Amino acid sequence: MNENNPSINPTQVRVAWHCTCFNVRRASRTITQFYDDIMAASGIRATQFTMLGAVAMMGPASATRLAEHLALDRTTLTRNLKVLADRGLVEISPGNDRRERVASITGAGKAAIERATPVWREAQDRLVAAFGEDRWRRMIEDMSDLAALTEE
Amino acid sequence: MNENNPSINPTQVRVAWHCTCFNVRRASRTITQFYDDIMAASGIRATQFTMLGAVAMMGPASATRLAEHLALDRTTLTRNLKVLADRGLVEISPGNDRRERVASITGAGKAAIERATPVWREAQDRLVAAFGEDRWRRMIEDMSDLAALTEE
DNA sequence: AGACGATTCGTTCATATGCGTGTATCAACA
DNA sequence: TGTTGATACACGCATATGAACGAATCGTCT
Repeated sequence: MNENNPSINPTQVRVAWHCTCFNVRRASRTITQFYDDIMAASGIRATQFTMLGAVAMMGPASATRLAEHLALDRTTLTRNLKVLADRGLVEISPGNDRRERVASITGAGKAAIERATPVWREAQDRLVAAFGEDRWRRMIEDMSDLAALTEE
Repeated sequence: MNENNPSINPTQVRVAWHCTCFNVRRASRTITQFYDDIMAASGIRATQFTMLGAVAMMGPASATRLAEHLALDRTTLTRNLKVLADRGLVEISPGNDRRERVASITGAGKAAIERATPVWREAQDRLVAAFGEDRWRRMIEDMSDLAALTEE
């Protein structure tokens, strides 16, 4: 293999390439890039598109509730939301429970979703077409089940 | 659904939950957490385990070569390596080509791999057992193919 | 030898991710 | 009514991720 480093055994090679965590993270990187490249013109990244959609869907919702919904750490969600709030796409306001801070979509946020949805769909369609629709559908279910399995 | 926000149509709901990028990122988060929780005692995270394995496998290798190997941005890889270098697990030294800086595994790095491998295996085995071996194997292939498909 | 395009890298900026700690608020109970 | 455990959050620390810009080096061609 590599005459500079003869001490590596084949077992280690198998470990590296069969690691579920490595595989899912690598796929996460390349797929995110794939979506972001296509969606770049809209000014909305794939991750932000997801966040906007969640806020729009769940109405005024607390950080904790949104975080649970997305299987995302609460503090991560707060900071991701702040990026969108700074751009005026979502609004953060105090809730009835004064501990809570609820997020809601703004007019600009709705407009951003409208603007980004066609390019998101283009990315999604391209990927599904290249991968095969049946296989893709199966894999989405696999990934969803795997997330549910490893959550908590 | 949500009487506070009647304007969301069902299409947006489908968009949010069928997005490949969202699904793979969510799985990436929960699976990384699953591995990290089990591997915590070893002091090596799943991502770092992967990096160490790659350096050990590929011998003294340049940042660019390692990055291509892992489908990782070059600058990201450099910084991830630095964390390991600061802990003495890998060594960064100038290559023959004076533009290059090559990384190689150290004795402490090998020891860390030895120490972390059993707990990594425990995480991997638990996940495979819970998900089903045949289904798991199929999904690893799917994720690998999908990464290849979306790379570049 | 000198010029020039290509390669390899470092640095800075911005986002994404989770943990630990501390604070404010709430709800329920003595 | 005061105490107390639980809940919701902000902030700081550390890692993970990629883009843009620029510097150093290499190989080649004149």
